[in-house]
Amino acid sequence: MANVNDVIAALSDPTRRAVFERLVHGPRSVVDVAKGLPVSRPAVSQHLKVLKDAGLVFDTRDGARRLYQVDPAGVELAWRYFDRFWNKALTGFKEAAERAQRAPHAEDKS
Amino acid sequence: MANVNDVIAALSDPTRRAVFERLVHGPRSVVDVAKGLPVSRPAVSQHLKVLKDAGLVFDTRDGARRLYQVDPAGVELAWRYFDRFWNKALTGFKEAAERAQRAPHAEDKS
DNA sequence: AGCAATGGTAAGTATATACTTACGGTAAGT
DNA sequence: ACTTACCGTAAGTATATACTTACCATTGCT
Repeated sequence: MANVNDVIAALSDPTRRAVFERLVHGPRSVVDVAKGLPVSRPAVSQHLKVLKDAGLVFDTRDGARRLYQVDPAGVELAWRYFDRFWNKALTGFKEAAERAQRAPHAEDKS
Repeated sequence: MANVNDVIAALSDPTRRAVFERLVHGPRSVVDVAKGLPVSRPAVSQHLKVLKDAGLVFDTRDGARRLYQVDPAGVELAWRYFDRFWNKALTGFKEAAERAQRAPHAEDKS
C-alpha cells in the first residue's frame, strides 16, 4: 500500500496540503495543526487519516496528545515519480523538436 | 497562472494521469491518446484541457489533427516542490529524532 | 472520583467533478 | 459540393468528497 497514486491524490486538496505543510518542521498535535486553519478539528483529523494512509505522515503517542509528523519516505515517492517523468519528458520533448526541424509540418501553438 | 496547486490537482485523477503519461514519448493526437483508455474521446479532451490549464501540456496544429505533448516546465514545477519539501522534511525529521533521544517522552507508533 | 483536554468517528449535507451523449465546427480528400 | 476524420463544448447525471455537528473513548491532573 501507499503508492504514488495515493500520495498525489492526498496532496491534491489545498486544505490537506496546508495540514501537511504544517508538519514540515517537526511533530505537532492535532489541535495545534488545526489552529490557524479555516476548518474544524475533526476535518483536520480526517485529513490526517488520508495523509497517513497515503504514507505521508505517521503518528506517535505523547500522553493524551498524538503527535503527527512527515514521513520522508512518502515525499520521496512523489519526488522519484516527477524526477523520472521529468527526464522522460525532456527526452521526448527534444526528440519531437528534432523531428519537427527535419520535417516542419506542425504549425504554431494556438 | 499554472502554479503547483494546479499541477498536483491535475495529476490527482488516475485517468487524467494516464492521459498525461501517454504523451511522455512525444506529441500524440487526441483520438490516438483515447485509444486504449476506458473512457470516451470527449472525456480525454476535457482531461487535456485541465492539463493544459495546469501548464503540463501544450498543443500544436497538424492539419485537421491537434497534437498534444508534455510541457517539461510544468513537470519541473512539481519536481521542485517535492525536492524542496523533501529536504525540509528530512531536516525536521532528524531534529525531531534528536530531540526524542535527549528527552524520550513519546511512545511507539500505534 | 471528577474534570478538562485531546482526538477519532459516525451521520448528514452540499459542492465538486468525472463521465456520458449530442451537437457543431474545421480541415483534408474525392 | 459532399464525405470523412478530428476535436472542442454544452447539457445532464451520478458519484466522490470536504465539511459540519454530535458523540464517545482515552489520558492526565487534582
